[in-house]
Amino acid sequence: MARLSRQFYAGDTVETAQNLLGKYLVRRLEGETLVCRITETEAYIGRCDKACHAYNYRKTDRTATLFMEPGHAYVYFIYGMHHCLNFVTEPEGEPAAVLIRGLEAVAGRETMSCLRYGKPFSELTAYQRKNFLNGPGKLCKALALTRADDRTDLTGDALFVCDSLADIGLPCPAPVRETICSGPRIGVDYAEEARDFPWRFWLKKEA
DNA sequence: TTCAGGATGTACT
DNA sequence: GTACATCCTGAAC
Repeated sequence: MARLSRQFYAGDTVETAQNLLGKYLVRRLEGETLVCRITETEAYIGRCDKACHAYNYRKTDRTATLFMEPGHAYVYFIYGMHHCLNFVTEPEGEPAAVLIRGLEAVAGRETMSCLRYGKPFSELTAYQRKNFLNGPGKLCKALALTRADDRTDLTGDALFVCDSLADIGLPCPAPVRETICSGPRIGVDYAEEARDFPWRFWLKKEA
């Protein structure tokens, strides 16, 4: 199965956050394959970013994941009830990552709906369908990602990213014209000057 | 449609 | 004890 190599994650975090948009996240769960398109990301860089858990190279049991080789998953627990998925970037020893904030379901939608709401997609309200995977806590619930998945190697089989649906044997949809938008990150108002860094990126369909 | 408020547990001071 | 890279509900408009 073709997938993004460790090299893809090794470069600049802000560039990697943009490069991940439009790629496909693949999650293998008990024999089933869940596939989603990545639509929204944020960059976090410990070297210079007060919003990053590992700002100024602060290393604890939790943040040690960020210092690993690029191409690992950093999954942490927040607000007492949610998990967030990140991909570790930059060379080993540089704590940095891309947070995955938004996805579109491509395959396995029914399973994701049951994981998130405990019922099939057809029984969801319009509001629930519209807000299915548009937040970091939501997509972790739908993909059954928890701290047990922290440090997962993205070059393995359980969780990885690929360029094209053809890489995993699925038909490719017709291309859609989209542009990359950027703006300040969400929920980092405490981070002083770093709160205004335009390190949030998302895809917007052209009219 | 937007908005305020509460739920909840872990990491770190 | 405090803060937190969030989400849901219910009420007002």
